[in-house]
Amino acid sequence: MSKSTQREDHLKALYALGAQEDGSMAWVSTNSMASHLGVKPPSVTAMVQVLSELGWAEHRPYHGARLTPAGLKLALSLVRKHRLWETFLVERLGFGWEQVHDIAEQLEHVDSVELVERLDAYLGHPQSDPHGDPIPKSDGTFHPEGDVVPLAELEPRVTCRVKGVRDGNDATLAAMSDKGISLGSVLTPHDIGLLPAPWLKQLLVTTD
Amino acid sequence: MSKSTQREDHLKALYALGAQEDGSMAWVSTNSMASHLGVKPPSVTAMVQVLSELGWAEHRPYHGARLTPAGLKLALSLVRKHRLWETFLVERLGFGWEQVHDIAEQLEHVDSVELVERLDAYLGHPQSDPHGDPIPKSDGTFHPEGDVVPLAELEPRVTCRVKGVRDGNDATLAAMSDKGISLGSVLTPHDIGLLPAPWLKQLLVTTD
DNA sequence: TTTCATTTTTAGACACGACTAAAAATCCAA
DNA sequence: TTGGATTTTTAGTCGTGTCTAAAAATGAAA
Repeated sequence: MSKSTQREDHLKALYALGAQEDGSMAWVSTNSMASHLGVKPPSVTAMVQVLSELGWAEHRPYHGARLTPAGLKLALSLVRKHRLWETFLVERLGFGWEQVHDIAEQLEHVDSVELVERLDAYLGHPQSDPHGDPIPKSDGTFHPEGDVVPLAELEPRVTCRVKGVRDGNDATLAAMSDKGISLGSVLTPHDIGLLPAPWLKQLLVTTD
Repeated sequence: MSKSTQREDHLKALYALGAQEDGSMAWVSTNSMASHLGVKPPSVTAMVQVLSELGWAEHRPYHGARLTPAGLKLALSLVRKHRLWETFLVERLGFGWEQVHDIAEQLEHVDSVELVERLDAYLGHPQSDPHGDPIPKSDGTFHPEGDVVPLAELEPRVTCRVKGVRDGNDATLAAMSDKGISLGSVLTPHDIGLLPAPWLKQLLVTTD
């Protein structure tokens, strides 16, 4: 039950490094967790053993650690809180997206279910955060993927996220990459105005 | 520099128990701090010695502790954060005033000067929190006292508006809430006649 | 299969902040 | 002024979470 900040940070690392496309959890090495968290490997071993005793992770010595379903649920609630706070900081307080991570890192450890639910409602139940990452619902599931459409078909002045490129040759892809556009990139209305016209038909985006 | 939650809590206790009407700080006993914070006296002694080494408090053994000017400045910034967050929780997220203390207690430890300043601006630079307590400005001074007065000091037979509650415990706040009294409630002379006598001193009101 | 580099865990120590029990200082009443 | 009750501090321990150094397990190459 008790969820000190460090325990929570290790849960989040386990999620960040082990989450698979299909929603399952992969084994995560002690070393990768240590470098992700900025601590030494023995510290990770110790903490993973604690999480294991709490039933939030399984630990196979010398092989790695993996979230249990219970641990996954906790990790997702942390991700939810983090992304809701980031959304608040950007949309309501006017922070730039690059500024908000560290602050959200602190806010996400505030413990109040009602606070999270009220914040979610206050923000209009957003489906993704300012980086374009999806916000888990309170039950731990994600909103269904939105429709993927060519950028050209979007209403004007909305923010979207790149899901793919149609008919892209190497040169085009390199040029896009050069402008910082890649899979998952978030495009603001301002960004979109700066794009070469042909790309509008090629870039496949979603607004969720 | 490093300001762990516990150090911050002891600073706040030193302020809460030692602040004088004229803005100076009184000596605070180890025992009163301990009961205020819910820890044992030896823990307070140890922490006060740390604060003393950091230059935030002075400690006269067997006599008590007192905030230094530097410690007072830190304590006021904590009070500022606490009251701004309480205002946010009530005015924006729709919490009841009796619900917000514990959450604000956590939020006040988030460390970001820019966050506080943006929150202050977002809330319209409020001068007092939902309990009617004044919010220190970022330089540690207070807004000049407005026309908010205890209900008991009002001339008879006027209508007024509730601005806050002084010294309200959870039970009192809940009871008020139960009678339909909340921030912004308008009280007519008829309403006032029906109130329990102790509330007259607690309810902070304005007539404009 | 054996050896050696790499990864991970164990062992032991330390900082922080809480606690209990005991000693020291203070205060008040006789 | 002195003695006892009260308050406060010191001494010593414990839990959490970090670290370094050393031991153990793994895995890949000879």
